[in-house]
Amino acid sequence: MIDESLAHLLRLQAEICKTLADPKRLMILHELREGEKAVGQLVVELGLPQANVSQHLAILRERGIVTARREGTNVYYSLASPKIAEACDLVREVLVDQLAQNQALASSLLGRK
Amino acid sequence: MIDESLAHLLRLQAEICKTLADPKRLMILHELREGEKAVGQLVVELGLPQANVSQHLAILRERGIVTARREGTNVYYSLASPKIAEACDLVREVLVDQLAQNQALASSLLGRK
DNA sequence: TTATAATATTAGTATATTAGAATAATAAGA
DNA sequence: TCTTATTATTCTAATATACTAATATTATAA
Repeated sequence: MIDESLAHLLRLQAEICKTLADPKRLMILHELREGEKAVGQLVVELGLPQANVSQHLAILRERGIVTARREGTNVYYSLASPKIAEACDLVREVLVDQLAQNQALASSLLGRK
Repeated sequence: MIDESLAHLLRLQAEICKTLADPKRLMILHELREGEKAVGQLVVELGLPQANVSQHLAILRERGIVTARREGTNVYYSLASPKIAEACDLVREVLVDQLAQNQALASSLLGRK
């Protein structure tokens, strides 16, 4: 049984997951793990159109995943919380485990040890 | 800079996040933390149409988030890995932190201590 | 002010995701 | 085999998302 308050929490939780559910946003977060970066820097490093990077940053900002700081004409973005990175790491672990299992399965089907 | 192999990993990682990015699927995972459950059990506990529960289970299954075991006419689902639950917990922590911050902000704007 | 650099937003289009209804498939029992 | 219980799949309509191109905003400098 799931009461309304838990359901509400799960809806918000889904929002956060949705925000993390895009390869380009994950790339941005990956870059920001090295420290705060300006939009232009991200544009160069990711090789994406500026408008597109700004759009994704806006989504990350609205959901509170990153924070923005203006300095002159530059806007520097950084991770709002180290837990974001940790969560990404854990999802990555799940992924790596899956890949390892698939690998093992493939090997056994091919008769390798 | 992000090379192609990292980009590939991030695409897969986004897939997993996408799978976790739906309130109903999170409800299902929440229920499965108590142990394996049959589809009909989930249908009753979540109060959702059976077809819809099956659809979401199919998505979770395809992405390797849950595993299925048939016993007679029943199919029992369970979490594929405990790390899934951990990842959900961490995302939930991020959420709770955000809510706490908003709360603090609101209080300070209202002049409370 | 005008010009320039950096970033953000909007509009339009294409694609993807979700839910509901109907139906199919699978397994067990009469 | 026919029926019933349980679960899965397909199709469709509604909604949401992401991308590109164009334009707007913000801040600095000439």
